[in-house]
Amino acid sequence: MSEPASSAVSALPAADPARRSRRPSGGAGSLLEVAVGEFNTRGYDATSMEDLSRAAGITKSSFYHHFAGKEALLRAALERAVDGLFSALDAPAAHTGTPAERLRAIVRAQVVVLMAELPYVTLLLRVRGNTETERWALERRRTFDAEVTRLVGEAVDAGEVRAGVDPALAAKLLGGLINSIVEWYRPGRPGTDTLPDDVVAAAFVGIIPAR
Amino acid sequence: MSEPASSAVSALPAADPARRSRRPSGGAGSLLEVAVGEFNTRGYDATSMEDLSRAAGITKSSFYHHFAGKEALLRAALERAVDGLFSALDAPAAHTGTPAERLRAIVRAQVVVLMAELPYVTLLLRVRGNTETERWALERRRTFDAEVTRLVGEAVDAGEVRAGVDPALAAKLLGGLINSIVEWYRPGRPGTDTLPDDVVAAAFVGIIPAR
DNA sequence: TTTCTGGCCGAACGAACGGTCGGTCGAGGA
DNA sequence: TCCTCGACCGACCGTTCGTTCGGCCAGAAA
Repeated sequence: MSEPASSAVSALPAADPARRSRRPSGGAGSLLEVAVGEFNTRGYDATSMEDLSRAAGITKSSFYHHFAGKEALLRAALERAVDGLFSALDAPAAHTGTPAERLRAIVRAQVVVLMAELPYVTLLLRVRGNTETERWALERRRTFDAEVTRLVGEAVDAGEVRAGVDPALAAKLLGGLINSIVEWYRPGRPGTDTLPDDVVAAAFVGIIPAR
Repeated sequence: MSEPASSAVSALPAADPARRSRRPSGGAGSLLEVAVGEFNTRGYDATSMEDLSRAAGITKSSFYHHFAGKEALLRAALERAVDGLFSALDAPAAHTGTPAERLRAIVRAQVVVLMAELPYVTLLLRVRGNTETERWALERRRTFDAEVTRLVGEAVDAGEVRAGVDPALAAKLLGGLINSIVEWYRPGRPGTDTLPDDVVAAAFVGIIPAR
């Protein structure tokens, strides 16, 4: 029973072919989904394990059968968000064309990931660094942001951008613009399909461009 | 566990014989400042009253001499932030000129307030709505955002803005751009004095405007 | 059938929480 | 000198926290 606590819990929601476990809870993946939802509405620290188990329809102790603890839950969620974020950098379009074209592609991809993985990215953007897990997530975010900053610098150096743009400032404002979407975007609302391109336009020609 | 007061242990007075001279904590205002700082680094829920009193240099019970409780502390901080925010709407420049000019003035003023009241605004932007106090703050923010949305709509109707701009979306992105400043801005760093105008430019001509 | 096992549960643990209480202390006014 | 009063403190309260433990139960394996 005593698991080595060194390694975090289950890495991924493993593919589960035609398995028939007719049990109430839908497995670790579904529990994670429920937990992240609660974390996002109440905040991580304000959410108790009892809140989580109530939302999942099982008892507190049952929750510990699937996850080593509250922080393991957070870790699993943050890993998913970080993986999604970095996948925006790995896309082919992020490596072809001029710096400005690549930047456009990355901005767009980041918005798409944010929309697809909304709850997980939301959680990631709210970590404060209280635990080792949170500090790890913060450090991954910094790495991502540094990459974007580097690309903005390339676009400036290539003369593709209006003079006087500070790459560090532009990257921060760009990140802020994109990340703020989690505060109001909800799937299925009108305007969802055009949002990525709208954000790209806002970043490159302005949120409120003059006529 | 009742210990007789006449116990011969008497390790009590030896600790602070000469210390007992005028130990000011700086008053309620200074305590609020300290508390908001702790709230922002750790998060409100993750900050205990003992954390606060340790940071302030007094005991937990002394803290209750100045504030009714943890939530009263939060309330005082949020009121200061909300007052600052709305002062950006009350400035004379927010009521003169075309809609786009007024919008420019408000954006700029909002950035100035955010920089001046950084810790308080930071706290306001992280409120989740767990208590009545937090819900009040959320509602004030919504009122403010609605006002900005209305003004963007006016600018669009006046034909001052490129066609195809959705006022609701623009207002949300605008707010996101401005509010994200609290994530990285720290007073006294280079670029501080040009930041308000840089943000205005980013909103109206783009964060990464083409050459 | 019996055994094993994964999912689940009720009860309880020690620790930490926000908050209360009955005071002590020192400066200032009468 | 005595008294008041605001700032401060140590000890403690009841509650809730994350976590643990022993055991129940149904289906798969033997």
